[in-house]
Amino acid sequence: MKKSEKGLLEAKANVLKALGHPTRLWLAEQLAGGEKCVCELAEQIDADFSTVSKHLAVLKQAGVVADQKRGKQVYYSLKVPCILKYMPCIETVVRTQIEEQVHLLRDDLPRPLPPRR
Amino acid sequence: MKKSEKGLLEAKANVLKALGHPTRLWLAEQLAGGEKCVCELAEQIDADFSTVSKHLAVLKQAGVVADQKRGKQVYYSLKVPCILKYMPCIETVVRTQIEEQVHLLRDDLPRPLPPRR
DNA sequence: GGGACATTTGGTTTATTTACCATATGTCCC
DNA sequence: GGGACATATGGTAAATAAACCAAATGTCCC
Repeated sequence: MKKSEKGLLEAKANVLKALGHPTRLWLAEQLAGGEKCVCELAEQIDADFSTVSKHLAVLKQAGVVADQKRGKQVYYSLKVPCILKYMPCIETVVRTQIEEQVHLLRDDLPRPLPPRR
Repeated sequence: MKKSEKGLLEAKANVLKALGHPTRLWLAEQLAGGEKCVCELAEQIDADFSTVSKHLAVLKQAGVVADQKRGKQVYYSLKVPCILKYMPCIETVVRTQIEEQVHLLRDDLPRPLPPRR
């Protein structure tokens, strides 16, 4: 593999990794409806203020969100909204996975005997 | 947030996290062209055999790939190919990010003086 | 059964990530 | 300048992930 390809691969993985945390994914989804300040985001979620700030910093470093300071507040917004268009596909993955696990349960586990007549 | 929403969020983040590692993303991309055995994948990349196997296990656990044993070999394939359709968007994120950094360099760093006449 | 091969699993060490707390920075308004 | 507010940053402990090696498993063929 060429060095440039490797670099691109790492950069792409970095974006996916940034989204690969429940809190950060939630933050990104919140921003789908338009920019929000840190305060709005932090108060909706059960986490320390500084934790939210750090998660936003991770998203920013990955290029997923942009920040803009206005007055006392900092507003974050999605920089490349197409990112969320992907979610239905991710949900398909999740759904498929869950269905398979259900099948596993159904097929492999001993079930109670049917009632005797 | 409801418990079910939280669970879905975690599952989605888990899928993204699985793809958020250069080696695993590379593996997924390799499988875009159809199933491959572990040996084919491992020999192309500079990593221990067992490392590749473990990365594939992560992808499998997340529901991204499926495995099928045939003879001595295990073949992996993409379970939900739409996942890779997302890459152009991710690349946009990366490209945008790099461009901004270039601008930063251009605007903020001292440049050599123009040649004197 | 035994040997060769493909893959997985277990164990260990090291690096990275996370959450929380305390403290710093920057902005507004008096 | 000083106080109140919004956010970021630094430090630290605990949890998680990564790579590598060695050993186990499963399959084929003799």
